[in-house]
Amino acid sequence: MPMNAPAFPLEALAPIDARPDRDSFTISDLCAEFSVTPRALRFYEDEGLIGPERRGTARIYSHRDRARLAWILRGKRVGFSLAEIREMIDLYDVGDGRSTQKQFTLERCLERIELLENQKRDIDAHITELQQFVELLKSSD
Amino acid sequence: MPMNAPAFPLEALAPIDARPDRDSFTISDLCAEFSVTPRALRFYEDEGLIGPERRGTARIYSHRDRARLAWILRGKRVGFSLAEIREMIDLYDVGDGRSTQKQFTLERCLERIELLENQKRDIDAHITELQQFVELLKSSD
DNA sequence: ATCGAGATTGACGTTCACGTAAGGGGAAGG
DNA sequence: CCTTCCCCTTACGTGAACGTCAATCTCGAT
Repeated sequence: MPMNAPAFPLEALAPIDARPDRDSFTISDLCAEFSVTPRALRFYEDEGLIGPERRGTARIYSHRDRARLAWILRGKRVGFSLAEIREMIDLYDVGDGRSTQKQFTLERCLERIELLENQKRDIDAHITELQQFVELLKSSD
Repeated sequence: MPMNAPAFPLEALAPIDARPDRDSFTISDLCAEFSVTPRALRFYEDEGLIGPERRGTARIYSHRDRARLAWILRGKRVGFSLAEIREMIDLYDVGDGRSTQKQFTLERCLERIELLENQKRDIDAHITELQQFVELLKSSD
């Protein structure tokens, strides 16, 4: 959230609907849908987070690319850096690896889950604190 | 979260225990307790997030300062920028303001609460997705 | 008196996640 | 053919949040 942070950078994102109407998406399609800039998508590509096909030089995003983008953005919203997100993507991609690799992947996943649950606790604490303050404001008329 | 992000930047932080043994804290006391650097604390001070007393030139942190620091750090962990955190601190500090001000503050608080609840939804989605992947890993022996 | 540990203030450097020109290609419409 | 529009790449700039020296200062202990 650093960067050019607006007052309220996070918005609700529906669990992503399928869009069977379309077969592929342009960069501006996805930019419009997810409220990101082309620059951001190209940056994610440079960082190895996503790899759309090309028609000539133009990027063509598949449904899978679109879903992955949604996943990336949600990862960002819950506070992961792009490096961390790529790492997680890589974990997913070694699903066919050796057993020791799989064990490693599994442990990382469990760590992440614990991390996220700690974060939920932080958020709950913040929420209750804000709610108490709201009550205080309401009562002091 | 940016900056020199380690693999797992977030750690559980107990709801902060009172520490009635101490009467005040030095900068390195708080640094050790909260795992931050002196540079960070001085930076927060430059940004107006905290304002400890001085004994000569040295900073003396009170219990209130310590609690505020804990609050700041939790704010960071849930994804707020320092500017946003300071804004919230300012909101708390105008509890004696006029009615219109109070109304404004109240709306901002409610917005923030909604924001945090959206974030909780994102986190839940992420968790369930990771758990599904864990199950997949476990089952593919 | 001095010595080292820990405090201070600048001031410049760094990383992340893009923003922002600057310049150019290709298709479509008038 | 020229303009418009959308796409591309290259490259330098930027804001947030510190890191990292460097040069003091100060205070308790030897």
